[in-house]
Amino acid sequence: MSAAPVGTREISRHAVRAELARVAFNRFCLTGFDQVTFADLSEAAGVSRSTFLRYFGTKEDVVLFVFDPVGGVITDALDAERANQDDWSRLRNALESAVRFLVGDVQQLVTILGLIEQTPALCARLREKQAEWRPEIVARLQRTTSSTDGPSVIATVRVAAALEILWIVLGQWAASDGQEDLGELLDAAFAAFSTPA
Amino acid sequence: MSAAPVGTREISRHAVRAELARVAFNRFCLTGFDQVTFADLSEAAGVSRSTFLRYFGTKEDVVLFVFDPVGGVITDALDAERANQDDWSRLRNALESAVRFLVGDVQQLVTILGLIEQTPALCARLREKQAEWRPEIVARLQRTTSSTDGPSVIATVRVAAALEILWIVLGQWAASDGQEDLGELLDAAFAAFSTPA
DNA sequence: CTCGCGGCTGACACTGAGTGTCAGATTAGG
DNA sequence: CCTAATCTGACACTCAGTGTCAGCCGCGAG
Repeated sequence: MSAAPVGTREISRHAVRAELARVAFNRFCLTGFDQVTFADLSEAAGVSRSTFLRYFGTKEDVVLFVFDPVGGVITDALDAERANQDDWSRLRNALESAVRFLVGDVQQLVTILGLIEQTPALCARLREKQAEWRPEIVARLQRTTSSTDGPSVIATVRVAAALEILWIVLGQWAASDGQEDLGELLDAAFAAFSTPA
Repeated sequence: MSAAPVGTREISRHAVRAELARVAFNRFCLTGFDQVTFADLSEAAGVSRSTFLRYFGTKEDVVLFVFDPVGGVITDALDAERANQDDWSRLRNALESAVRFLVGDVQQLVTILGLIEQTPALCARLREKQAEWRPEIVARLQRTTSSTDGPSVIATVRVAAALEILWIVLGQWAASDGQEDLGELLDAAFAAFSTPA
């Protein structure tokens, strides 16, 4: 899932990254994403602008890098499942793995989702990440069901729909301050494909 | 659908905009979207950088403004339909209206889609537009079916899925140089929700 | 015809994101 | 302890996007 962080250097880098993100996140919530500049962030974190930019290529990544492992979580979950289920069940369970991974600190996630929702640039970048995950997820979904002749439109559509559900459900959940049960929300969302109406 | 262009000023502005976009589009296809600057575009079009920027707020809009009416087309189509159909049929037909609107010049659309596909910034911005359309589409879909207590998760998921289908189908169609039949492609995509597997 | 008025244009200045370079400090590892 | 790789801050640069300002052009009123 994550690359082996066996080097001293890697550990240090990872820790610094986390600290910079923590400081920056407070600023974003306080002032608003667009109003904060890299100069502000680097000053607040006590490093130079150059250094800050070296840890995060873009301002969006300062917030969204926490979602990077989600693609891997989903593909791994798809592989680990019993293959004798239908596509929708497998996708639903894979998404449940994803939300379980994300819900470490409930309050933290709610805040991040709120910040994302009210910042178009963050929404856009998040959707971009999602689009990067899609081909691999489609491949894993198909590997066990049908066969090997390129991604089928059916599978692509199902994966795209499932990923849409992920954000819709997370948005709904964040709107309730993390009160609602994510499993039930997933079920309610997937009902869109089984209810006749 | 489109605002009344009754002023001579509006007509002029619209025409200039189209011409600027035409010139710019050639540059993008020739050199690549990211490699072309506003300075290049304005020089090629024979206007100042300031003027060019006044016609298009962002570089992405130079390419994507042609998609602006699509949201309206979809909502209008949804309204115009007989309401005694199921959600999927209504969405499928609305999407067919959208693609009929887009397929004016086949070669033009194929080229644009190719440019978008290989330019992450354009993909991102297009998805942003799509997200703007969604709430209104959800409202129109629900107005006739169920009732009035806020957007249901079911409807939201279905609309999101349908919009995903739009781009998946257009991508597929562009990959075949506009040979495949868009109606059949839509049917094949929507089959993802009716096929049991 | 001409005068003024509103909008369009180009020139310019400015902020901020993101890239690249370079010299010096730091640290890993032999 | 020594060396080589890496990290850091400082700086310069390009380009997107915003805002301002003065001049121009067309258009209607007098």
